[in-house]
Amino acid sequence: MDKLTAMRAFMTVADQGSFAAAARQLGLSRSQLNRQVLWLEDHLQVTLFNRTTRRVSLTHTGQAYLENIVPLLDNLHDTEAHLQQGQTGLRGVIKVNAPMSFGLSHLTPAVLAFMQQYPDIRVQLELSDEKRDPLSNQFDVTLRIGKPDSNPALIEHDITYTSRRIVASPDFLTKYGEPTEVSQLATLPCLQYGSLLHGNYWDLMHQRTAMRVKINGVLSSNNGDVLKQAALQGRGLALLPTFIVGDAIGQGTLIPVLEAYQPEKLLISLIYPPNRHMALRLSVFVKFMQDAFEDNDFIVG
Amino acid sequence: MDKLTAMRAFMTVADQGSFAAAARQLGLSRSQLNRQVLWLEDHLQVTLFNRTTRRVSLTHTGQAYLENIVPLLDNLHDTEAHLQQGQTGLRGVIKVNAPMSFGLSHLTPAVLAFMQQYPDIRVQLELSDEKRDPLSNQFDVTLRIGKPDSNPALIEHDITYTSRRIVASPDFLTKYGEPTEVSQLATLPCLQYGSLLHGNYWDLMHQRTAMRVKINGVLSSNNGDVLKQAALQGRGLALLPTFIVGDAIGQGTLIPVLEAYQPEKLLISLIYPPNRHMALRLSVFVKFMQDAFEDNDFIVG
DNA sequence: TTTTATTGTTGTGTAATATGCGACAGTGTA
DNA sequence: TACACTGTCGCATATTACACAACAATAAAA
Repeated sequence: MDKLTAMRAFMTVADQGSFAAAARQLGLSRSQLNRQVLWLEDHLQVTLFNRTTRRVSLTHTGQAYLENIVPLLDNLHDTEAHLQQGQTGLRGVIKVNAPMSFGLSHLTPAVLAFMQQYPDIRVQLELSDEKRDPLSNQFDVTLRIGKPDSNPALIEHDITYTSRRIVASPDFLTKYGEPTEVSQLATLPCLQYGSLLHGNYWDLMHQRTAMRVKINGVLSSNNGDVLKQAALQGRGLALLPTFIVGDAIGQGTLIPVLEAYQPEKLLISLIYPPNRHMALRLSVFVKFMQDAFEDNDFIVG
Repeated sequence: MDKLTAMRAFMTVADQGSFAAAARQLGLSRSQLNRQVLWLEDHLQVTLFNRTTRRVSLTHTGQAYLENIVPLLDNLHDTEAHLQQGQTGLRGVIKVNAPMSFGLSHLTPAVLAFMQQYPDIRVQLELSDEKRDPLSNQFDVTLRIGKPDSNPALIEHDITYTSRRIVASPDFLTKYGEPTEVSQLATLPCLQYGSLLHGNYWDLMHQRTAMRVKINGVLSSNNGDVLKQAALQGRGLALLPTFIVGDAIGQGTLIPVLEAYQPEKLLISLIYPPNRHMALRLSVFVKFMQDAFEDNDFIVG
């Protein structure tokens, strides 16, 4: 027996002062209503109503019970309503996880625009370069750059891509001359993403075929902005995604070279748990981000 | 589906962090537990858990829901526990209805003694001479003097009786002489209970046969104490129950006369609705009152 | 006073559903 | 790689919720 149903039955009977009237109001038979209240009384080991065949009135105990549960059920109803509003309405919280560089430079302005359009949706943006488990950390969406380790338990939604370029400062090119062959990378100073331990090479594409090119790595970092600053100071050639160096390329402070040898584009995607009931604010967020990054390769100017 | 069951299922899964562990704790199968949580999610149109086949973690929404319903269910549990304690324990409220005279003179001291013995039981004593409906006014017990209109919907518990006497003050008897025959009542001034309109006679018993005797009613009242005061002042003969004039008889300020002609004794009884689950404090109260009034006819001294 | 309609309650048959079992694919561990 | 264990789903069955009808009690109407 559903206790909440029984409690609702009890409340309407108390309100109407009659089983028959309550049954009509609730749209079920008198017998069932009677049984529900009887079950409740048996369950509580308490008599809730004084019954005549003609009139029912609350017991002293019943009165106390009623006064206790009415605000309780109201609270429950409010909670659920609030929950559903957060689900179907454009309000609530979205917890986002994204890498540091991309988050600061590109995601933040997009999020600010999003918040302007949907003022009742709050965004909780956590930037970190460590890969976190999107499930156990209760993130609603996680932004990943490059193919993630495909997890079948997660939905992956590609929103845009970033290409990567080999760039150098004008000073550098004046000093060393613009390289024309990839073999020159083995001697020219190169700024490398990741650890030096993981190999001294770049994976490039030339005429749709992949190739691994030896480089002369002089500085490595797991942060692209570090390499960008080094490249701006003319310290070497850097292979960086356009979302980091796009603005510098647009302003001419960094010059792309060896454009026939570009590495694979990196997909930028949002991943999130497959929710049977997806909150509206989430799909709106995903759609908004897809539109915001629509097919510009972060090359500004 | 019982929503409360589903909520409890949800809570244990959230607590244990696993469906299987929660199933073991609740003592039912994983499938059913899964279905209950699924039903709850469908009902709320919300995803509560992020599931891997190996690990479950609360959704952002699920966390909010959990935080909302935990205190709610606690409150419900407390309410029911409190209710049951009031049912099985010696605490709570007893609402009593009794006639004015008897209530003031005899019930009140008994109730005070009762409260001393059961300090956690509160008594709400309403005195009134209008006959009230014991059901619709939420009285737990009603004290009635004389055979009530037997109502099959009510339980009647006789606790004692009161006999009635014809009394007069010594002054009166000195002035008019002590009557020896009931026929004298037709001329001597009589103080009558009830309305004069309802007949100018008393119903008496003589050698186990009922007889109706004509009287000379000079004052009538629906309050016995009024008649008692009049009798004390020597205004006439009064037919009054011993619970009103018992003390005066004991002190000798009122003298019973015509003792061979006594009216029927009046039963004093407690009536209350037939509760399928009778509160312990109620049966204790009834028992206490029965002991308190045990077989003394209110004649003091 | 009798009549009548309505009440709360109880038995009965049926439709709905709650539960356990077994199987499956996925997943962390040895 | 093997293995134990997880969450989920289909299936059979036991349980239960529900409406209908019948009953005695009762308040209002005639």
